[in-house]
Amino acid sequence: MQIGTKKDGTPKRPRGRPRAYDPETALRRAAEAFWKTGYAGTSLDDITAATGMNRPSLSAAFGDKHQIYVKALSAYWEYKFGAMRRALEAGGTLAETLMKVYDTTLSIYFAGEEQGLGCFVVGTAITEAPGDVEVRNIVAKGFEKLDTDFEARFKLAIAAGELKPDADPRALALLTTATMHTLAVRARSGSSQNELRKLAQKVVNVICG
Amino acid sequence: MQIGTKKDGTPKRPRGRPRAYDPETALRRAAEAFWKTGYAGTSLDDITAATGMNRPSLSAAFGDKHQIYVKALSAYWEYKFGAMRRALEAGGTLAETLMKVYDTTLSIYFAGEEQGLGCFVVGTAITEAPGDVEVRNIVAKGFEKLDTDFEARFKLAIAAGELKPDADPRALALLTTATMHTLAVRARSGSSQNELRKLAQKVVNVICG
DNA sequence: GCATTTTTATGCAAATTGGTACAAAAAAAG
DNA sequence: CTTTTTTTGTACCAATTTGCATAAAAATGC
Repeated sequence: MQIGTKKDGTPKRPRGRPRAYDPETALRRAAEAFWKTGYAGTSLDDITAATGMNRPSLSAAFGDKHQIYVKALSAYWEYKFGAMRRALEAGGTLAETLMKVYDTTLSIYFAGEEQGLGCFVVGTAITEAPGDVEVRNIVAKGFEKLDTDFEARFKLAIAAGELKPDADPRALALLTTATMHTLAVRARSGSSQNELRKLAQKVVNVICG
Repeated sequence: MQIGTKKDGTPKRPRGRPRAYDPETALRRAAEAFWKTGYAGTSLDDITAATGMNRPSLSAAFGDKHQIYVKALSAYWEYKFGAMRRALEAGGTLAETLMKVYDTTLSIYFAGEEQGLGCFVVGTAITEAPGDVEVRNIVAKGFEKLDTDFEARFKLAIAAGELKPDADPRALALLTTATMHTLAVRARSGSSQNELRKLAQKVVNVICG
């Protein structure tokens, strides 16, 4: 049931002054700010500018800076997981599926901009991870999930005869995430989306070739 | 000729008060501080604490915060390039050489510590890259060099019959740097050195298998 | 011993940062 | 219309940050 509606569907406003912002949009804008300049490099002033919210509203909605960041990080993972799941479930040969995975990834890492920002996790959370247990655990859990999901796809490929029976699905999954990591890192250091798509194609050729 | 010595080798002090620090050591300590907490997350106070130098000495020796960072970044690349060159020139089969490359890499990414800090570039420069042209260019140049050096080794392997003649040396080089990137990212997010060594071994098996 | 040169050490000033207090505003409830 | 509830907006505070000014310290040259 949607929040803000009665059982009969009548929209029901809560009691006080209505919010001037949409929480989801605001969190996305905050994430974009972090994405550009990292956790430590983004001030609350930057976030108020990005979201249009003032400081106390931000605090009431998402907590302090660290909590805002953790929420943005978690939301990014969910978004990324969803995109990867759709790419993996779209069907097609192994090579087609892998390219779908990488194209989807690149569309996130570039997001229409000329200067890509890469992966939110690799570009911002990795820097904080050693000194921030919470962030580190969220990051590690996410990598594990991606590894496992890719491994499952490679196992399917082996069962379907798309790969040799003695292929190591875990090894190929780790190579797939490794490629995503290099795409993330290279996008942020100035490589073009086109160049990185060719890189991904080369990797797919090695894995499926 | 070494600075601070006369032609005849007699150590000759310059005129004023002698330095209380060794520039190389100080820069290494500053780099270690950045390595832990990133560029934006490291204050000049942190750096004075890490180096034992006071603010004006730091400024006189290396310039402002950004210049200190760029010097640390460049020094890291030189160090890394040297380590990779030695690993590549140590001889042995392709598989042995690749494992030497990864073991050398991991010894840098962990540096004796339990919690690895990964690669200085991936862990700190990547966050700054989109908003810092100078850093971005240094990072990109370094990646290019590593790609090229690995590619040369794979070409040798093909010529020596260690790989099939139709293998794509560029693709394998990109996979090798991709693996280094994933090692860097995973080290920083809590994976153990042992776990990552196994990952590297799996990659070597795929590449050489 | 004394002047000169270079580095060190203390301290400070302007700006930034993260977080919060408080009153005004905007809505529903009675 | 008044009360109650919730959010907004302004302002502020304490702490931190960066960079620099100035004087003391430590060496050499004469």
